[in-house]
Amino acid sequence: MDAAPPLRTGLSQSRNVLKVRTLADLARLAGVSTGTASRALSESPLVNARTRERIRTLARDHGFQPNRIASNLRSRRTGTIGVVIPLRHERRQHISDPFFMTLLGYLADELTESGYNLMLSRAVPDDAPDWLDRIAGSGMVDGVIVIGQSDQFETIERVAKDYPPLVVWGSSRPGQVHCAVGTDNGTAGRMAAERLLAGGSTRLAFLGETTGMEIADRFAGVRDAVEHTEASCLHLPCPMSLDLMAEELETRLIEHAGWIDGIVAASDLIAMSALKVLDSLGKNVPGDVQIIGFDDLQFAAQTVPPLTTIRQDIAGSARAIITRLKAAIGGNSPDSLITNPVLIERETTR
Amino acid sequence: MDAAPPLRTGLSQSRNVLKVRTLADLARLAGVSTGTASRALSESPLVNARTRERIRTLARDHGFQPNRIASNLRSRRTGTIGVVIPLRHERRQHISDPFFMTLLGYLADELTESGYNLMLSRAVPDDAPDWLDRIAGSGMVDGVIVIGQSDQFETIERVAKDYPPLVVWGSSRPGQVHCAVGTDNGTAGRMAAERLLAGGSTRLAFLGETTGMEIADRFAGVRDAVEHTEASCLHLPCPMSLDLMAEELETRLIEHAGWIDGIVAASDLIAMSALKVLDSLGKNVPGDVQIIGFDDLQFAAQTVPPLTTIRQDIAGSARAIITRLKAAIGGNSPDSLITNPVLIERETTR
DNA sequence: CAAGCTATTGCAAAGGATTGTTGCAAAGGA
DNA sequence: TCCTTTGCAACAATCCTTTGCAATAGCTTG
Repeated sequence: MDAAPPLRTGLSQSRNVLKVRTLADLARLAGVSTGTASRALSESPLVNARTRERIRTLARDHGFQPNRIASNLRSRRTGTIGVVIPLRHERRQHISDPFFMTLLGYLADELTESGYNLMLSRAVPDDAPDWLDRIAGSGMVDGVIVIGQSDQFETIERVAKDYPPLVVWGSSRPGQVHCAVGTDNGTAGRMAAERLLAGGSTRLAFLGETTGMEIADRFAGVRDAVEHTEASCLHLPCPMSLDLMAEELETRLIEHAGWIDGIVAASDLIAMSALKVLDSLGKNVPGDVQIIGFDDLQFAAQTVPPLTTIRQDIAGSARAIITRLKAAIGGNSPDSLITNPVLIERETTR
Repeated sequence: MDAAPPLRTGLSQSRNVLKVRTLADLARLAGVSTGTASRALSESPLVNARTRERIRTLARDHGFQPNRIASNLRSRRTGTIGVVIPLRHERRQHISDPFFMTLLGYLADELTESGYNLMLSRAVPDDAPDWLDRIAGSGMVDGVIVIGQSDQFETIERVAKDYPPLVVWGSSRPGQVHCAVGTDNGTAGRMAAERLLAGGSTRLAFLGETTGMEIADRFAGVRDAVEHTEASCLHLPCPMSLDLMAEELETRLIEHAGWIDGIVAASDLIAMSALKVLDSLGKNVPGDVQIIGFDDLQFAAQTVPPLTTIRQDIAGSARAIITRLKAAIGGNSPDSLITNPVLIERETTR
């Protein structure tokens, strides 16, 4: 009689620890239904505390985790936020820009704290005009953050019209549909220029490419400040990405170095490069030329001499973005935010 | 008889463009089954070319995209790679370290080109010992990349044992299970120290925290090089993250500045800060003190003076990581890769 | 003209979890 | 004692695609 154990037992107990792959396995093991197991794992008060603990212990012991994909499908929530950086193709840019990376870091921190995952996408709008639709409509994310409008304002507006959970790092235009968080770049540019003028510079140069809205606004601010003075301002376009920037900047700067006595750089990185070129030309900073950078990234305080710059509150902006995104996911329509830039005085101005 | 059209027609055509949300909607519209619609959208040769085009046009016109979550569930592939950065809690570190960010940028580029999404996670092992199990076992990713072993070698080994699609940026130990791609940090440290010795320095300092394996290896290399010479080497621990590093570094460096005549920094960022502190102390670089950095990040060429540093081939490593990960996903067991560091001579050595 | 192919398409079963509804007991109240 | 609450679980219906297999139709060939 005890020679042959029942077949079922033989199978299911053939290994002491049999692999628990699905909720159904776990439920069977615990002698409950999958529904109960599911609720137990999600701390639902609908299941008895003792049952719940028993199931959770079982899950832990077997290293079971419910399949998140199936969970996402059923609950129609993914707990994931998409972060997209639109890049320009012709420049073969990649996403290593330190400002973006810093912002991304803070976003990742904030999202993690809120229990969200972060799906990073690098979009090249020139190659795929539907770059944003693709990520918004995929069902893979609960919301989308776009870092930098670049020249994609129209696309973003179009998508935002019927995809609410979308927040953008960048400029706001009156009447725009999408929610944006960004610095008042016009004012920022003006502040920088005015500081240079105050320090006695009259022959300014703006270093940076004005294709994206943000930088264009900064440049406009600079022109504004110079407008009714006897000073003048030169525009030296140069890419944001360091590997391309370095030599282009060097060439252009050397060409105009005799004339320039004040520089507004579109980013701290550009300012840092300018600092180095001027040093190699034997120019004294801030004696011969003043420089103001942009962003106040961490390394701005570590250059020689330490960089005067216009600070954007990156950490605060990241928080603001997440707050707004959560509101939007919750069905609200958050307002855009325009933060005030702050001039950080260090030693490249006099 | 023709007075009342069939109810069905009345409903389904009540709006000319009715929203196509699911494959079933699309199929109904096209008059085919969902299976066929699915195959049409995925370019299956099993469906007639004309039918396929008709369905695809319909999908395009209605802005339809198949739900990726459902697709993932059914096909058991997500097309997503998880990238995890283990952080140390006590330091309240965040992921803005420029080396990580640069590597992340390249990984994002490579993954995008391969049609993968990138899910970024910031893990704090001190808070959650199952940080890696959680992401590997969630079913949300087809593979995992860990950036930096930190002090989590054991955990990584444990998970790698039954989760093959895992590649790590970091050191390799003989006999380890997991596939790692990284620089030969020992040799790198030795190279740096030898260069300083060759330049006439004898009182070296190593700047950086040696908690993580990678940095510890570099330091070991430095000690190695110094071992049989009359030179000696001091260890000044300082955090990697710039906001914490700056003042700690300043304090320690000022304290020992009289003695030190050569510095190996654990990162370019540390080297840059050291450069600034030494400048403020009136020390000449490389005259009084030589400095060698680590990584050769882009900004290393833009410091004043430009930084001599040990290059790690970040772009190449990113490619190597992805290649290996794809191999692992394909069922192979890729070998680890140890790349050779290269000394980049600039102007902080003599 | 029947039989056999081939090219398409439809059918229906996964894939694994969530959740509204229903059912059953035990407990409490009249 | 009977009826109403409560508390706990089970049931079964989704969520939306993918995909193996069956079925059909149209052609070719003997």
